[in-house]
Amino acid sequence: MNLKELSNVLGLSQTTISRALNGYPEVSEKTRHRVETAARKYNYIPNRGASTLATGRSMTIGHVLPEATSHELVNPIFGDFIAGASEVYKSNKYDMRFSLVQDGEEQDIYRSLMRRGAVDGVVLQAPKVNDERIGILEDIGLPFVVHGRSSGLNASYSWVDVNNRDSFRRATEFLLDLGHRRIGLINGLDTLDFARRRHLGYRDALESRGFEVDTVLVRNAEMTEVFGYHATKEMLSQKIAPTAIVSASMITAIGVRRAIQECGLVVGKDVSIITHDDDLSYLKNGQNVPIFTATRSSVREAGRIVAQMLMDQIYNPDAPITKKLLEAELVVGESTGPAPT
Amino acid sequence: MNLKELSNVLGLSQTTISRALNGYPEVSEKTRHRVETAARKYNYIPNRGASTLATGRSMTIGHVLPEATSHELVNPIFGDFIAGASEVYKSNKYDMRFSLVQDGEEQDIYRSLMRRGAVDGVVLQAPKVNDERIGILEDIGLPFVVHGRSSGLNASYSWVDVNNRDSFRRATEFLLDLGHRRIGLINGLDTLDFARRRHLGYRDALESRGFEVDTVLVRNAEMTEVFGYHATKEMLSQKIAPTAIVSASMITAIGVRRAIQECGLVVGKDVSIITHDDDLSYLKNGQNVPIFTATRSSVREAGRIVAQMLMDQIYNPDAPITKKLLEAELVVGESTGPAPT
DNA sequence: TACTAATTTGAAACCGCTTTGAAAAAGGAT
DNA sequence: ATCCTTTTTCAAAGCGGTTTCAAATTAGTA
Repeated sequence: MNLKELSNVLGLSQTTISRALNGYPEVSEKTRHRVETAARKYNYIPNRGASTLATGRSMTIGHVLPEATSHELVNPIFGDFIAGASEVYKSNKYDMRFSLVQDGEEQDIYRSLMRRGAVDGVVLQAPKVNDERIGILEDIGLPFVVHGRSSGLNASYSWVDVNNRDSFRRATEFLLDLGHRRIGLINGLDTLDFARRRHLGYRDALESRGFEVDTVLVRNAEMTEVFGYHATKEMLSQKIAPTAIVSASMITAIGVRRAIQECGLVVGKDVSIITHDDDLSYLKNGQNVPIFTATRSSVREAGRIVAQMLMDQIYNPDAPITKKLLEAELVVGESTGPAPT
Repeated sequence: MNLKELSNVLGLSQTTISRALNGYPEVSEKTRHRVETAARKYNYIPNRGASTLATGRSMTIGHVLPEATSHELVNPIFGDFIAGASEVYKSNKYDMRFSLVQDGEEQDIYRSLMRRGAVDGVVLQAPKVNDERIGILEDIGLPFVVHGRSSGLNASYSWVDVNNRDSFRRATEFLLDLGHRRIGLINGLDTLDFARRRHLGYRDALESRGFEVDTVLVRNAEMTEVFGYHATKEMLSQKIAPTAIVSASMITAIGVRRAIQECGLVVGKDVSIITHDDDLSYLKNGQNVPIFTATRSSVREAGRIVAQMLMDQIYNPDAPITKKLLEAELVVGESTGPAPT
């Protein structure tokens, strides 16, 4: 049943029906009620393509995520992030369109995803250092917000990011204060912007105390459990093993813990762990007492903020660019303790 | 730049341009080349809503996921599942549209998501026992494939599912063969169909050996790490504690392990663990030797199969309904051993 | 060269909705 | 009852593509 058919059935014009269903005031309540009843009865559902075409608004947001920052990994924070974002979309009657993109095919994907009218705005996730996608999006001229930032670009764009540098500086200082001197960093892929910033924070802390970064104690890879495990195993097998490890995600931290335990060492006593915690719904960092000492920042909340920022940008295209830096909270759990003597 | 403007620039009709760009044969190669060059030069991108309207095909698949099987949880397997699905979509030039749905608002979401023309098909995830969404989708008359099944419906619909009952029966038998007699089951929410089937498999194994299910040893909740931890803690504090635990996901199994270790017990010696393993990209079950003995089935592969099945159904609407039951593989790791005496 | 067949191109209808500008109906005041 | 407002309703023109059917061009043949 389409609009024309419904208008025949009701003996009303398409105009009136359209207005009645979209809440316009110039329709009498009696008519509106009659139309709504009939629409339900005949199961009339307006065609989306048609209204998009007519209004110019698609009521859709595009999300673009590199499928594989290197090859086959899906980001585990992804689910919670879009759950947060979609709360906001839903209350604005927006839907979301979603693309996994492989390295190198950005151009094509953006062209096809952004076929005019497909989306009203885009969220960019997992930005790399010097991320070329930002330039592409600016050229296309579509509203967009980045979850994270991209170092090395002088472009001005909207973003929401955690203060990664500062939180990793604080995390590292926390360990230094506990007397740790050899501190490992198990980080994400160093092409990713957040990993770069975290490394800087780690370095800041060490250097401000007069220590140097030992590159043997810094590892970059996709943040899997297995990576955390192997990196830790290797570090612990060195002549002078680290007494503490800073980890970039709960998932890797779990691998770190497994490696430590497998060496017969005790977490928080022989080796301390401090990790970033995205506060994932299925992987809470304990309940009352955190399992891991952590820098915590809810990625779900970040999703909400990004989405709201994008909605604002769509409703008010002339408003100035906004940026938001979230501070992570340092929560002390049971995975850290004084450096062993 | 739209089609009309481009046609003016080129001095060709819209018809010819449309044909040239969509690969129709009745256009000379010379013209096609001229059109393609100009399209690139003027950055012409066809409007999606318009082509959807004209062709009747949206080239979009809808994914609907209960945001909260109870309240706030995002499924951790979600990312890998859609990564698999989107591989298939991409090669078919399909996009995906995505909705998180809260309990009770199915009707509305489906009505709005499925506004005629919004999607050509739908994937239903995380079906419940007696899931009403299947009936709704059948009424709407849109192609759909279910990832999982829904017990209690006599409807015939396309689905792809793991043989949950059988794999949990085998897992439980494996433990029984090792001499375990008190075996706990830490399962997903019992409203979810897969959890129901897994419970049946667990029961099958026990009863076929003449044992009864002790309801104290069966827990259902959202599959978080914290749930695995608490459930295990509670079970281990009983007078006759279980010597083995069957877990429904890697994430809960990690919580189970944490609880066991915290009690000063050794996994695979004092208490065995066997878990289902969805083979998530960021949470591989070890590398060469599995960490956990597990029933393994790749959810990413399931995503591919579901998507392909849906594509087939869209291309060939009259083909008979297809169903596919995947068998999980039982991999033996280091988390199981003979029952302690 | 003339005529027919095959290849290219184009005009116009259509997809289903929104929205403008005009007309009809209803309500109020005198 | 008449005239002027205000409220409701409608016809028609887009929105930007695709596709049908006819026209124009080119190639092929006698």
